[in-house]
Amino acid sequence: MTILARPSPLPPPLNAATPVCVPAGTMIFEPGDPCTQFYFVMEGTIRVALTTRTGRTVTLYRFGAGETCVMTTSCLIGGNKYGAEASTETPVRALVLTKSAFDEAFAHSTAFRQLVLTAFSDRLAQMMARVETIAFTPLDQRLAAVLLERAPNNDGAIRLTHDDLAQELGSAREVISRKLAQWDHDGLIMRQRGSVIVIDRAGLQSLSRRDPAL
Amino acid sequence: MTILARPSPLPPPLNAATPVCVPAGTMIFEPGDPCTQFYFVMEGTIRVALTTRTGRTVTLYRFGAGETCVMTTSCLIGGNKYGAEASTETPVRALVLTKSAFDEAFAHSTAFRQLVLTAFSDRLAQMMARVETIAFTPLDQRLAAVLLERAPNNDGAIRLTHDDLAQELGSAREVISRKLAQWDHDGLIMRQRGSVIVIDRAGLQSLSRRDPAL
DNA sequence: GCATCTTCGTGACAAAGTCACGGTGTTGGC
DNA sequence: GCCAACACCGTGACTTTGTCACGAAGATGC
Repeated sequence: MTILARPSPLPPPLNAATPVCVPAGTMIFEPGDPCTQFYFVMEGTIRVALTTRTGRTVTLYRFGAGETCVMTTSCLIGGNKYGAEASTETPVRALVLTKSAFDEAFAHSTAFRQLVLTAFSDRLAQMMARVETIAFTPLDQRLAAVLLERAPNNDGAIRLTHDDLAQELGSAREVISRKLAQWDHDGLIMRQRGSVIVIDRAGLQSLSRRDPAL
Repeated sequence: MTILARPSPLPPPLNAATPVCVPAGTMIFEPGDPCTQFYFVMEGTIRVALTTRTGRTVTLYRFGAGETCVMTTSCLIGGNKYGAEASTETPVRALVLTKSAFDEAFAHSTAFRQLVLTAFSDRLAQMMARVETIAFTPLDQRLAAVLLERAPNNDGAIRLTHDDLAQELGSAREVISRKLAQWDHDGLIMRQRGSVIVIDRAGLQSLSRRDPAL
């Protein structure tokens, strides 16, 4: 999934926003944090995830260039605290608005409101789709889909540990390890310490698309 | 979960909305339907759910008196079609706004905007919580929670089939049947054709609350 | 009173998650 | 270079959950 900056001009309030740069792997917010700022990403990606007390984690969504964080929008509008955690996956360049600047812009700029609300709307739909996927889609398909999504077209190397993949899908490391071992044996992928190499793209695609009882 | 009508006065546009009454079990919208109306429920509850091609179903959320349907709001704002299905669980009395009346009200009434957006915000948070629950919470706990939620305090009778419960939780009928058989044997509940009777509320509560490895 | 439908029980199996343990590469002192 | 600490992965044994197939009982309508 490559996200490109939208070429459309930014609505007025964002032109006046302060640009910031954040290195990769930085925690942006955690559950319980108060919400004081609004972000508009220019470059890079941020991952929003949930973690249970038992330490299990699942990715809720990620957002990148030209996108905003709905969890932030939601908290700003509702006045509540963060209920998930977010961290940068790559170096991120973003525009930042204070809460008051956000309120001001949201109340008066139609373009800004449109920007924020469509993001809100899109993400809610995506969230519902995620519920369906997690509830009903077999792990093979979800794992195959993630591998394809993350694999660059050329050499197919993905720098993610089995644990990373498990956290992406809300599964367990052992389960991922076993699937990958099987796929390695079947010639679909190759395993290396800290990374997976996609060999048979078409094979994974047929796995990921397989409609459960069409 | 008893939902009471909020006593606060309705924002202007809703005073002018047309009231409608819908019998129980009516389909409100289905996936693919265009979104042409906005609902504000005065009485009764509506359930929004997802169904796969294989026929498995899971409840996304329900809304009742004083609430609005976020999926509708999302579609109205984003201009896309419905991605889930909704039907009345009880007779419903609601106020209806056309799309244009909604747009008009949303653009000009701060109170209406606030009403819609806080609902939006609340539901998004709830949706994320749902992802976590489905991904990580064991079925016993979720089932126990549903039984408690649905059981009136006095006689504890719940008029739901095992299949209904499975669809509520996104599980399978057989699984629910087995859990209930076990709990019946343990004296927590009693089974009857088409209904479940809660016997030991405290027992179910301790099941539903049990923190996985606190 | 009989066909039909809904609801539920059950056994056998597959998929996924849990727990416990050990093995092997990597890294950073010393 | 050597060793301890750590991250990453493999694996067996087990539990939970989902799937498939079938049949038995209650309900309903004619």
